[in-house]
Amino acid sequence: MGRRQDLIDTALRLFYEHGIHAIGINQVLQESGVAKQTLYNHFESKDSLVEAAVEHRDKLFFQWLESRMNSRPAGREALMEMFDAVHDWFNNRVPTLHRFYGCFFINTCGEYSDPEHPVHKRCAAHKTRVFELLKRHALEICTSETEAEELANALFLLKEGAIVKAHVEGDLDAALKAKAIASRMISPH
Amino acid sequence: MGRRQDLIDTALRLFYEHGIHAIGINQVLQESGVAKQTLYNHFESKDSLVEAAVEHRDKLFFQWLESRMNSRPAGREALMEMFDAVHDWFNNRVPTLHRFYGCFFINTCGEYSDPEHPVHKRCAAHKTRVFELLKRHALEICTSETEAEELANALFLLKEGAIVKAHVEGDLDAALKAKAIASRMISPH
DNA sequence: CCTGAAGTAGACAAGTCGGTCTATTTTTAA
DNA sequence: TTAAAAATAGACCGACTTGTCTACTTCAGG
Repeated sequence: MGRRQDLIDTALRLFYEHGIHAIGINQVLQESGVAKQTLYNHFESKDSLVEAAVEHRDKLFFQWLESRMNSRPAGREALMEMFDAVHDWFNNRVPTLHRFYGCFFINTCGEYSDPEHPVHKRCAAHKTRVFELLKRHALEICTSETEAEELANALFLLKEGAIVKAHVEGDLDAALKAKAIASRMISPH
Repeated sequence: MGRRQDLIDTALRLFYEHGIHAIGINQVLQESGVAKQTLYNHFESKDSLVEAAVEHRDKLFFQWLESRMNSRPAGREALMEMFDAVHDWFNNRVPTLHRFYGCFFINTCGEYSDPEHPVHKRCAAHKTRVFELLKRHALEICTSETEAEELANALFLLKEGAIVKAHVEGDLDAALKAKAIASRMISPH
């Protein structure tokens, strides 16, 4: 597996559960069983490890979501599948993503508020990537670019809102409620 | 004003901008010009100051939002006003709420993931309070309790989504886009 | 004027922070 | 087999963490 990846995995798990500033480098080392010097051979600072963890989470999450959506026909069905996917995530049925503690990127931006900070930028890039994924599927069922953009935006907001509601209020059905709203928006009766 | 409130104001400002675990008690003391012993006369620990800060932000934010919505006729117009209000917030036109760094309660739950932690609970209570405010207005324009609940929920998700998009991606028009979607949902054409 | 409460400055404690360094052992490849 | 590379344990650094303690000052009310 490699020590570098051990460090990233452990750091991500701890950062995600407790927040980044609450976790010290020594705790990452202890729980990963890696020596301190080894960490500083692979990363030049804690911040650099943080960046790697965010990048890893981006890959992890995006690939999971994309493959879930690709398991259904492009367009409406794939977009609906997104809500089922995050519903599984909220209810801890996706081991790859660890236990659900809200969105790691939202949480991280709460600790790195400066939009010019590299960590914040990576979080923003992740969200933009997910948005583009939605838009790609929205284009399948919309008659214009702007209409697809608007639909993707609506679904995106519903999804982000559901993540927040699930985490802050502990509403484990938030994704299903969001799906019901989205469903009405896509196929107007 | 009172030293206690000075401490809460300063702590809230710093916590909101940088996150709670990134701010030390000494920085709060220095920027508020209060002596350390005075802090520990009013609060038994940092955590207790954190709770007070969250509680203060709850009052500050809720009273502001409620008064903005009350400035318009109950029901549809008040609900639309909510989006204009948060739009002003995103664009730093509400000095009371400080510069916009996302939602303090969402950010704070990112640092206190345990739903049983008193700080997390207070954040959840805030969100629930806002939801009830929306529901009260939704009842004005809905024909049933469940319909109102669903409308309030949809508007709530859109609002939370907009907060996230505005903060993480720096989309300063997120509130207006959410409003447009909400508008279509309230008065179906 | 005096007393008591409230606030101040700052030393101090015990521990943690990110990070460097050394010395040793393990692993890998030629 | 041997030499280089990688990883190890752990001491060490200065700065910072929350929180306590002491001694001094400010201020308000009777």
